Amino acid sequence: MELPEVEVMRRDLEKDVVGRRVKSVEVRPSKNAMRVIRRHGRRKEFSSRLEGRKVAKAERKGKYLLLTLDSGEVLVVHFGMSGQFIRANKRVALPPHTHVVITFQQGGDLRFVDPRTFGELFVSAADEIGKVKELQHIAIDPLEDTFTWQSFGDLLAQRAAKLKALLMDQKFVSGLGNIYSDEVLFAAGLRYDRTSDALSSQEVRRLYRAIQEIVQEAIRYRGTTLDDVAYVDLFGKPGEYQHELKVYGRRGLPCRRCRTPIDVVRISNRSSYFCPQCQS
DNA sequence: GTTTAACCCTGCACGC
DNA sequence: TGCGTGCAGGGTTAAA
Repeated sequence: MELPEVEVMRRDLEKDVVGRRVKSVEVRPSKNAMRVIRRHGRRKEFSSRLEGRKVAKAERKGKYLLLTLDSGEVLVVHFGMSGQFIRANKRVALPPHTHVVITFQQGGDLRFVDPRTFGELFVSAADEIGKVKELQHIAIDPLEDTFTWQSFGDLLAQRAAKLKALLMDQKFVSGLGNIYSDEVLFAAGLRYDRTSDALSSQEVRRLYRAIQEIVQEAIRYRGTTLDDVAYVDLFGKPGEYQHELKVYGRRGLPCRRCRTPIDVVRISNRSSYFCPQCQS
């Protein structure tokens, strides 16, 4: 799950979960459920900090979701590759790989489901949240006002790394993963292996605009749902951006702009899709 | 400083 | 049909 999917989830939670009070929390008996709450030694140490608390705020930092409680504590959520939140109720059977079930006083529940268990949930004390390492190093968010093309250009000039790796680096710019970084590079007309400090100011501008456009478009389409581990929104509904993808997953298919077959390379064990004609 | 490989998991598509 | 292999949108770490 990348920025657009996390943001869609955040908005859904803001509408449907913020304001509800937690009645009970069940961390499922499986070993993997403990893996998901790996920072807490015991199930109870996790659940008791949520029980009786009201969800006050739903925020996002990069690919992390922060649910602030009326106690001031924060439920930090990272979805990893296959994590998801699903709203349901006790009459609906728990799907496989459900690790945590949060039941609300007003009825209904919120389930954290994650087959690959790269996702994580943990509760942080109010005064500790600033010290959480993973959150501290998260770079500027493309949706923030402070993300300007000038500041972005400075950052690019300070590094000499390949664009694909840099776009995926959460310490450089937050929220982009493998799908959207490929889409951004296509929209900018830049190859994955271009070096960041060797871009013209026009190219910097194109890259900057592409990031904003792709992220905003993907949110508007409510995220990308591929058939692998399918992302769905809070209510189980898939996104629509997969129909808009220009390069990701389209190996050998004609480029939507120039008809040249889309090519793919492997960079540090991840696929990068690009159009050899449109990107240079 | 930058890049690579390996690792953490499960499930699915694919080829033999 | 069954089985092994590779691959999947996350991130970290050590080593080159």
